[in-house]
Amino acid sequence: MYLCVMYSSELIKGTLKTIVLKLLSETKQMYGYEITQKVKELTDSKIVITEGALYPLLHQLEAEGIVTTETVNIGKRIRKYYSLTQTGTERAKDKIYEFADFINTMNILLDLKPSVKYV
Amino acid sequence: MYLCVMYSSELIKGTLKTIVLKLLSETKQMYGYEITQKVKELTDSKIVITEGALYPLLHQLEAEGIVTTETVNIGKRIRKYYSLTQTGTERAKDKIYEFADFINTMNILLDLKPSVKYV
DNA sequence: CAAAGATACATAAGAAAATTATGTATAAGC
DNA sequence: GCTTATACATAATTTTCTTATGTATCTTTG
Repeated sequence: MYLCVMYSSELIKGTLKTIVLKLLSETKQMYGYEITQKVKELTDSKIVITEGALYPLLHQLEAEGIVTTETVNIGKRIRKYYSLTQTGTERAKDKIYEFADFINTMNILLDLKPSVKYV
Repeated sequence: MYLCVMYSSELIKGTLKTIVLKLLSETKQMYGYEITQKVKELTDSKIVITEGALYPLLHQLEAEGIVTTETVNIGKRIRKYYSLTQTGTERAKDKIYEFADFINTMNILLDLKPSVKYV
C-alpha cells in the first residue's frame, strides 16, 4: 500500500508501479519487504509503501510476465525475490520515460522550472 | 474525467485537483469547459480532462468552500464560473507546493535530473 | 438549411488502485 | 518474556477516475 506521511495520498496514486519497476531495474533481485524499506529510505519517509498495495501489484506483475519470482528460505522464514523478465526490462524503461515526460508536462502546467530531462 | 492520450491513466490520477487549483489561482474566474480546453491546449493534448471527472470535482470543491460559483447566461445557455475563495487560495498554494516537492522526491527515486525548484 | 461538430452543463454505473484492517509466523532486541 | 522488526498474504472498503448517457444551444460547413 501507500501510506504517505508527507504527500496527500491522491497525489501518489499511480506511481507505485513506476517506482517498483525502477527499483527492480537497478537492483535486479528484490523482495517485497525490501522494496518498502528502500523506498522509505530513499524518500526520507515521504513515501511509504504499504503491503496492501505492494503485494497485489507484485502478483499482478508476475501474472503479466513482467517479473519472475524465486522463493528462498531464510531460516524458517520465506523470502520471495522478484526480478524483471526481458519484457519487464523494456516495460520498466518505458514507464520511467513516460513518467519523466509526464513531469515535464506538469511543470509546464504548473509553471515549475526547470524542466526535467530524461537522459 | 481524465482521458489521457499520451500518459497511462493511472499516472495522472490525483493530479486533477492540483491542476484545477493552479489554473484558478492564475485566472481567477473559469468555467468547466474552459478548464478542459485550457489544459488540452497547455499540454498539447497530452492531458485531456473529461467532464465525468471535472464536474464532480468542481462540485466537491464548492461544497468544501474552496471555490464559489457564479452562473452567467450566455444567450440561452448557462455558464458556471468558478473562483477560489480565500481558503481556496491558500489551499491552491499548498497543493502546488506539495506537488513540486513530490516531483523532487520522485526525481530522486527515479534518478531524473535536475530537480525542480518551486520558487 | 440541415447535419455535424463544438459549446456547456450534469450524473450514474462500473473499473481501477489505493487504504485500512486483519491474519499468520519467525527473528531480533531489550 | 514482551515488543518490535521481518515477511508474507488477502479481504472489505473507499477514493478517484473512465465510460456512458442525457439535455440543450450555438456555430460551421456542405
